[in-house]
Amino acid sequence: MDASDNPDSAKPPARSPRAGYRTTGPVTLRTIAEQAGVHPSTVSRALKRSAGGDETARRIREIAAELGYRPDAAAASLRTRRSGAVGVLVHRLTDVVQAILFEAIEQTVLELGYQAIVANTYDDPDEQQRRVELMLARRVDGLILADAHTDLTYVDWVDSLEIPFVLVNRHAGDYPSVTLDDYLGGRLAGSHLADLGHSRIAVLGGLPHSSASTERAAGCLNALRERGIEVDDDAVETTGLDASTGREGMRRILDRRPDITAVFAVNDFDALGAVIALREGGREPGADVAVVGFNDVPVAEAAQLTTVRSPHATMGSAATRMLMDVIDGRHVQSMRLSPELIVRATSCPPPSP
Amino acid sequence: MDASDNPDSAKPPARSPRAGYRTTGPVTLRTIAEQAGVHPSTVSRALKRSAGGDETARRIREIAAELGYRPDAAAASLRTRRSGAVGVLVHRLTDVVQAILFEAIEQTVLELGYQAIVANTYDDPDEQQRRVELMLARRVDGLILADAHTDLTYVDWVDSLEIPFVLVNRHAGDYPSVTLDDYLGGRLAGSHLADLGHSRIAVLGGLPHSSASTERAAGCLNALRERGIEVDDDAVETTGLDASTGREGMRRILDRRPDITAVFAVNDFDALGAVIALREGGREPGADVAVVGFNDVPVAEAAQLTTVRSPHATMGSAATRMLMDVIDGRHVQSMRLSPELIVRATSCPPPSP
DNA sequence: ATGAAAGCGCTAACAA
DNA sequence: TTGTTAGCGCTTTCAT
Repeated sequence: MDASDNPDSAKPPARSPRAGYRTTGPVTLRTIAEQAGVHPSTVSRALKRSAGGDETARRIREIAAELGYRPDAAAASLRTRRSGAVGVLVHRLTDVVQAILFEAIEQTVLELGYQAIVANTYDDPDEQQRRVELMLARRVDGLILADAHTDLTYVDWVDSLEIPFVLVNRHAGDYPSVTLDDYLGGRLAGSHLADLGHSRIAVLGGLPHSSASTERAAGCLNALRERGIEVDDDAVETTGLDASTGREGMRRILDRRPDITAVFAVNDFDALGAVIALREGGREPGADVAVVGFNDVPVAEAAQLTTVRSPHATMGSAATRMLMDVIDGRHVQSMRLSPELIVRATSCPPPSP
Repeated sequence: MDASDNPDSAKPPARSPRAGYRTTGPVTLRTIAEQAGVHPSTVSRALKRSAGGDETARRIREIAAELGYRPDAAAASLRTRRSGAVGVLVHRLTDVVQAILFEAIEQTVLELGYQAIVANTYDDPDEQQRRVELMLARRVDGLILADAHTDLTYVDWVDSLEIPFVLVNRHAGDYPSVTLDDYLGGRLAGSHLADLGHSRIAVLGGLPHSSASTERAAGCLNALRERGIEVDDDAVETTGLDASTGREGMRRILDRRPDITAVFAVNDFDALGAVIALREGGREPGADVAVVGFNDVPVAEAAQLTTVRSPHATMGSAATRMLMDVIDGRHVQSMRLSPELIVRATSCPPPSP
């Protein structure tokens, strides 16, 4: 583990001759062609189909491997007009939901022989534009936007660029998208709380520009209304995506409405923040107050949080395949996946008076 | 929000003539040169220095903007042998620490006129190699590895590639790195628990191949030993990076050692998992049992978790600058940043017998 | 099946 | 300052 057995480790990177065939400089098709005594174009063809072929092809591939040949993506891209890369724009990767989405997208994209390039836009329109421009400069073959706003300025602009793209996680307009049925998810949460017998319910509503947030809240509110339960405006707060905003929002609601017996947060981190604020206020979630979150992020199970599960990995890979269809000019149709209610220990009936 | 006011939104991407100068096909330097009546190389030069210049340069930039010119990064890269991209390899982005690091790296890299490309390797050697190879195919100008293993196979191999690289978050061998002084951080945690009066302490030790995990645990153990406090092997568990592994590890320790009065976890999510396991075991963290985590991730404050703060954003941007130094052939020296103990509500003395 | 030749868009000599 | 020329490494006609 000490570096003393590795005396070269501190040396700065420097060009130096290597063993084997290699003499100097980078290995290109021409290098291989010279070694093999054939034309570069023959090497190109032999390397294209990675298996099979005749005697010559096999020899060429052997030499290429021996020399440590690495195809130059830039050169290929320049020639073919395809970069083999797709751009992914997310709100921000410190939001674990976006990170899960990206991991799924990356994996699917790799399976299909592409590479994924991700950019954080922080939901800021200037940053969205800047990052899309950079993606275009890299000549990505398509774009997956996880950061669409319900306001169409952004997505309409991307559409005008005439680059293939799909939306994921949030929908906007009727551009092709893969999303959860967030409205239904909100309904599941609202119905669950109503079934438990609650009637004084608080809502932590998330980001106003995100279809995911607004539809979850709307679904919950409508499901409650159908049961004759009204959620007053002073029991609703908009929040961000982390526990601190959820905690603060919950505190404000508790100040105004100490009588509430249940909370629905449109994402799990806000729900965890609410759990903390409730404990600070002397109430035990799952005993005195019911809490329902949304997403079923990894920490939710450990926290025993009732939540609405969203199949983020499935969404990511479905969006990737949909993008490939758009790239290939096939017809695509937006998908809405189904949410699932996961009941855990933070569910409880209202305390008996 | 409905698409009826946006009848074009559903149409598949298709080449179509646009307004203004543009006639057909993509806009290249030649297109602009023809419009301006100059040679393409003149356009290239005029566009390079984005401000100032004479009359001609100004006119050229105007035309470029009007035509919506987007430089082709692949073509420039092919010519200059520099891609303007740096590769970032992380354990996985769903680990919020890695996501924070990447956000900082991305931002710094953008300020310096580069673009960042990130890859999840899941700490798997095969994946590490595969993703580095893909980075090389993209001809990245340098690599930032956040997923180094203490076993040197991986980093030695990267070194043999003769591409500039630095390590961040974990160090290995004596390759240039920006890390926290994890050992000292562990000592802070251990000393804190000893100061509170604890002597029966459990440790959740993280990933064995990560210098960050092992040194944090070692620092804690050594600080305790110096005070005459031994941590028995049956009070130690290795864990992953999320709350569920922390919860399980804590449960196993509680089964064997119900007498422990304090826990140190080498990362906050394991600590949160421990908090949950303790509550399930009928003990209140911060009252019956002290819990100390590590990293000070965003949720830690909301959870009132005592922890050791690591300046991840600073680490990310320092590593980026260090990489630039390596790329430019300047001498660099590894950095170790200082941890800071953040005392919150999960700190408490042992219960009086 | 292989070779020859051209060219993707850009930049960096060099020349004027 | 501007134009000329050449070429980065690759793919893809076309001809053999």
